[in-house]
Amino acid sequence: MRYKIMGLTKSEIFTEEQNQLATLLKAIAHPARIAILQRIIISNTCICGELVGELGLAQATISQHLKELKTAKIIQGTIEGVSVCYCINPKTWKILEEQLGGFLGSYKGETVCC
Amino acid sequence: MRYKIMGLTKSEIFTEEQNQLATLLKAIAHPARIAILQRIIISNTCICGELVGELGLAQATISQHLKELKTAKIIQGTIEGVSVCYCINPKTWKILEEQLGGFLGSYKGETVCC
DNA sequence: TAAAATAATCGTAAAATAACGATGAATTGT
DNA sequence: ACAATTCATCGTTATTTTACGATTATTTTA
Repeated sequence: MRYKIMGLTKSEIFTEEQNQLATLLKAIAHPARIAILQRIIISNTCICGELVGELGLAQATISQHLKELKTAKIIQGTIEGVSVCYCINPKTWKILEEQLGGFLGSYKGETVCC
Repeated sequence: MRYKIMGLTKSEIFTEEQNQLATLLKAIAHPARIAILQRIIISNTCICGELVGELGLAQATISQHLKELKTAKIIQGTIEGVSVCYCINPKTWKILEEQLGGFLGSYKGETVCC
């Protein structure tokens, strides 16, 4: 029996830029991941264990959030002995700033209708 | 029998700003909704039916995306006869620009680690 | 008043997301 | 070598998201 494709984003009908921006935003669009990124930016270094103490989430959950940010290339990490150091991926951050800046800036607030 | 709360974002452990920004980003973080917003910005007016022809999605799907954008107060709409006119909500757009600008701008790209 | 047009809503299905306990792998210290 | 530490991964569960057909509500137009 053939099934319909439901619950699946039809990314093939959108532009590369639309898909890329959506993917990046999706990766950031969670309070825990925003908190994690803020923490990384402030300390300019970050160990998973510290976050477990600071945020009120289980270690497995935080590790999962970090993985998502890493998959989206928003952060990058290297192993430092027994712990792992994560930091912002400058390239992706720049792409995000540019893409988002262009998108948000395209609205000039003329408010002709409504 | 008592169930554990799973698959539910624990928004109570985050700040108001973190939750607000996450909610706004989530509403935008879909290629269809990005496309819809771009279309609204360009024409500075927008009728659902036109989008149905332009994007390759069903009318019900687009109506649902529009509803999400409206719920997040990113767009606002008024009934114009038989069709509906949606446009950007300037206030929310401004909040988004400010919050996001502050967030993205807080990273200066020093890259000490990794 | 009836037909057409248009968008919202309902119901449903499939997939993704968020969370956590348990377990596993790797490294450091003893 | 063995224990402790630390993070990743697995398995599971509940909820949310994405999509669409069908139906409904409303408003024009004929």
